[in-house]
Amino acid sequence: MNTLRNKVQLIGNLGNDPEIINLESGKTLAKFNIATNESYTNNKGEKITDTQWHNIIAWGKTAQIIEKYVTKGKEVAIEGKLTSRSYDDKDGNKRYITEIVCGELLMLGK
Amino acid sequence: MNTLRNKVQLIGNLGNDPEIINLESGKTLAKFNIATNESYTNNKGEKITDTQWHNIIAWGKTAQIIEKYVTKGKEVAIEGKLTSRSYDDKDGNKRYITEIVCGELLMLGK
Amino acid sequence: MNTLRNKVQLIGNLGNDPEIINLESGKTLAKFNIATNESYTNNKGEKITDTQWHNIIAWGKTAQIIEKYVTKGKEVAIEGKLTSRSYDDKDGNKRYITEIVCGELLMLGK
Amino acid sequence: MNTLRNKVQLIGNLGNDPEIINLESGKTLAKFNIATNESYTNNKGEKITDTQWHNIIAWGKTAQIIEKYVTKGKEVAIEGKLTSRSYDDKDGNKRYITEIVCGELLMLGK
DNA sequence: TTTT
DNA sequence: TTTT
Repeated sequence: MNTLRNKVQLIGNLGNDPEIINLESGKTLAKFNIATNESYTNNKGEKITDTQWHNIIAWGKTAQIIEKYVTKGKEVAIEGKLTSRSYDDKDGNKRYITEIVCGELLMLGK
Repeated sequence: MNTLRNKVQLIGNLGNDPEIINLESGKTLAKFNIATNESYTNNKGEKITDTQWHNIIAWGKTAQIIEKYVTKGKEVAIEGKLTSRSYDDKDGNKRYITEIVCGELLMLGK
Repeated sequence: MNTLRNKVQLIGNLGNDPEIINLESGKTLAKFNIATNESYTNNKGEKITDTQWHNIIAWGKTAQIIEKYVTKGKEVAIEGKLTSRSYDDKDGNKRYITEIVCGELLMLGK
Repeated sequence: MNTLRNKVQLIGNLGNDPEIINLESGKTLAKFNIATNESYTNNKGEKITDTQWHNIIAWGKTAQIIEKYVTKGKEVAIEGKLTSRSYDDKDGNKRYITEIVCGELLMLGK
């Protein structure tokens, strides 16, 4: 995966166990989300924690590594590409979703 | 801006002139979007171009540099953080938007 | 520190306790090294571990955080700039050294 | 090339035409260097330009793209790994060299 | 809505 | 040795 033009790097913890989907085509897809936490002190001297949640998907070999080793709560570093797509929900409304297609994953913290 | 846990890097072209908003607080906000283009040959031998559009916002000093130097069509490299937030649209529906808060920007290609 | 043109990112373990130098100017300097380990299987089916050692220096606030929290063996993520400089050794020979000037550091693995 | 633990990203200009070496093994090797320029105003109000030179090598497919398209003076973005190795010079002295093994390259600025 |  |  060439990510020189479009690269996302996250270090955070999984919010759920990965969902593994074996497609009819024989491909494996993994889906999970990651929280990135940032702490800072605002201008009133209060300590603020800002948590961002990110939707991650992975294909093929990366998905298989995720299936084997990655579980809820684990700290990981991931790298991938930022993608957006639209779909129609069950009421026929157009919905947009942003996902990170993960090309590399690293387990942290032993 | 500390981006070790949450970092986005994009190299692409602006799709519009930046919108500059001078807030009552005295802060400056810049908004624009960037296309990242990826070309590849699919398994039928067809050449495919996949274009992703990204919403960018920048604050303060970065916004002022953007106001001065950055215009529609320019190629730039940016670095920032991936953020999502929700808002209520005019029909009262909850909407979600993903934006990149840009902390660094580099003009490319003269 | 603007690193859009010159950026190094390492995730690895410290090989030594940081050396802290308080300069006459009042500035603090921290020096240490980091090992990055990569494992792979070569074309003879042998498992190879390649370890690279990197010289890291940090200034000011980053150096003070290092002094407080970072010790030998810890796993860290760092970001900085790649720099090279020459100096004359005690025999009068010109020597070259490559260092990473660390601008951000993150403790990993709890 | 997995670069999550050891990643260098540079945006700069080539100082020379790439040297292309076709090894007996059939592999292609490309060697060149890149300047990264940083301008800033020091605390005496003087404008300083700091130029860092980086040794780049690339193998295989990346080397072939470099051979075809990349020449002295061009602006490129590259990503790779930071490596150091030693060798004995013609006087029998141990010398150290730091190189970036380039895994991805992008031509910038048309 | 950009660019090559 | 590049470039702006």
